[in-house]
Amino acid sequence: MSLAKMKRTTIKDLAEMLHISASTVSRALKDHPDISSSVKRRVKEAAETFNYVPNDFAINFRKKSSKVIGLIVPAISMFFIPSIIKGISSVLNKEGYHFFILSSEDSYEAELENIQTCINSRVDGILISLTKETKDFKHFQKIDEMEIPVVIFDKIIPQDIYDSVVFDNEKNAELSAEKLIQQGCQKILAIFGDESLEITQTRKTSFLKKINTSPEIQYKTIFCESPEIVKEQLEVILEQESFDGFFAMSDETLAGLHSCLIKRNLNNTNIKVVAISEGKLPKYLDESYEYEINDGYQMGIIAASRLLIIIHKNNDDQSRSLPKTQYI
Amino acid sequence: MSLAKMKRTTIKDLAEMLHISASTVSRALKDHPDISSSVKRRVKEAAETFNYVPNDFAINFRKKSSKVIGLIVPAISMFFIPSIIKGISSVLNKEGYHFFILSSEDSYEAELENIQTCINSRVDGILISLTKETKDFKHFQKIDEMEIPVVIFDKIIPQDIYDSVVFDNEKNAELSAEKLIQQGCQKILAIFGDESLEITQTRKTSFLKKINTSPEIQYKTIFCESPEIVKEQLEVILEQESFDGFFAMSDETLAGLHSCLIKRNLNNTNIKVVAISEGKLPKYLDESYEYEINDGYQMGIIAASRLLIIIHKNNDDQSRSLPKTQYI
DNA sequence: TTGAAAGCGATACCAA
DNA sequence: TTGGTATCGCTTTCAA
Repeated sequence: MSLAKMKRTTIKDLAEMLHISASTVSRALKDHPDISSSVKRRVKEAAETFNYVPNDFAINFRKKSSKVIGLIVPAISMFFIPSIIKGISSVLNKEGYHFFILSSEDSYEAELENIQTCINSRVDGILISLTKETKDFKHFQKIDEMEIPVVIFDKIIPQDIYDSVVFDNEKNAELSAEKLIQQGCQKILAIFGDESLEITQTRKTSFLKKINTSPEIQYKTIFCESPEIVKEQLEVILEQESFDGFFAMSDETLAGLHSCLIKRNLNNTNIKVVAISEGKLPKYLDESYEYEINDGYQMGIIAASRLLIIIHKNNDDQSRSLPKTQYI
Repeated sequence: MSLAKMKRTTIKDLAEMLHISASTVSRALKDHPDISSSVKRRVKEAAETFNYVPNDFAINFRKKSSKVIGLIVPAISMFFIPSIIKGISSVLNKEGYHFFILSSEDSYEAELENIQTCINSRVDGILISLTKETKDFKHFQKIDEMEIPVVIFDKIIPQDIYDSVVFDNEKNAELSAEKLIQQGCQKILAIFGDESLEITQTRKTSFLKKINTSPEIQYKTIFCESPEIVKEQLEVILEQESFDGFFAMSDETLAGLHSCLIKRNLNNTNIKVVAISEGKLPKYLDESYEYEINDGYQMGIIAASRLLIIIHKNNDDQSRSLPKTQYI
């Protein structure tokens, strides 16, 4: 028997010791108005003395609620994820919820498994950001059948069945383009993330639309799945061409861009770097970089709050007021 | 009633439908050798058809084990934490364990609360990295009383009661110093983290001991709790003095140092930067930075594995082979 | 090879 | 104001 399984004081133990019933102990412990104050006092003393700790398992089991949320992310990276975790924590912990983190390692298969894991663990809800391989919601079938509340955030595929929270990618990409234009950049390199992601396409479309309003500006676009690939590609490109403006659609692409600029000693020249960022990284890389903020902490807060609303909402509810897809 | 609480198929349901007993269903489901293959087939078919999902809660409740680990960290940052999480995940998920993350927000009070939360949640074990405020183990009393397996990692205070996993800070600091000496640096600025942390003191002592073997080298040391404070302090210092070598004891301090060097256009000069790092960040900042690796992923793996060993070990075990404090 | 029954810890209903 | 009892879903003896 493992150490953790050692016997702990239970309500029944307390009841026997005090020669009263378990029901009375249970009620005394939670200050039920029916119970006399003298009994309450005795019970609480005993609980204290014998290190009574309520067994959340038994409680949740009885109440058929786990107070646990499953957080499924496409990958665990230093970009974005820590902020998301902080945001989600701040909401859930306050409400007595916990959450598991499951990483899909950029694989649809793993995402499916993670969903199954959540179901097996009887989570009360799921917060999920989709992998780049995820193109449909077939694997959400089980979630539907089990009627598990779910909120999709950040990496989504457009639909209006599930509640979603996303950044206003169009706006941020447009504002970024605007900044480069205002700076008078003539030749821009725009670096995007994985081409198969919805957020990439949205940012690309919006960015280019804005750039194209200034026909005199030349630009080039590349798609890179990681900072390392950004570096690889830039090594080649910057050998042949030069640019006076750079756009990075994320912290990841910005990281790759930065190390490349450093290597070629291009920082502190008159080039302009604009990015969409979670907010922390640019300050560490180079304070002269400008960026539009995609606040991961905020998104965590909003996604988690929204999930809790769904969880606590009755079936016969007063129709939802929020749009299925929420932009922040 | 929340959606998540909808009725799910249970073993009893299956038993009634098939006109057999619950025990038989339970055994059939887990391929118990006693059960005839025909019954197994029928049971499994029915389980499939009616979307039977074993209730992990009931199972854990019965077995008195939660299969949940509590991970308590001093703070959730983009440095180190993501790697730790990945390492821990890779070990625990494989073994059917989950974990929740609790952040102590650099506060002893919060750390105490987090420990209590773990106890209430009946975790099977605790992985903890201590806050800078933590100077003793008074708040571990409950852990002791409940006999909950615990492994302390990275941020520790020296003791030999609890199992601990730490980096070989002495070695890494010494190697870093060696690198700067070998490069012929004459004037070094050494940047350390929070002065009250054991890892800071160990790294400082070891670094300086090595540096002092070359009496001709001048050096200055500073202590900074965050990248932002590094930047603040460096702004002042670099205004008055210049250095040809820098040591950063962590990714956090390195981040602050880097942005300062960039701002003052000191990169790509003949200064030398050496750090102790989790391994990812220096590549994004500046590939010319050298570093000793403190591999967070590896530490996560080792700490989690060690915890599982404790959890599964019998009370009457064959005395431990590992030292209480393990260096990696 | 299968079934009946007890029990994990807490709660809530019904009686008293 | 208190006690007795059934119950949540599953596992595990003990019997048959």
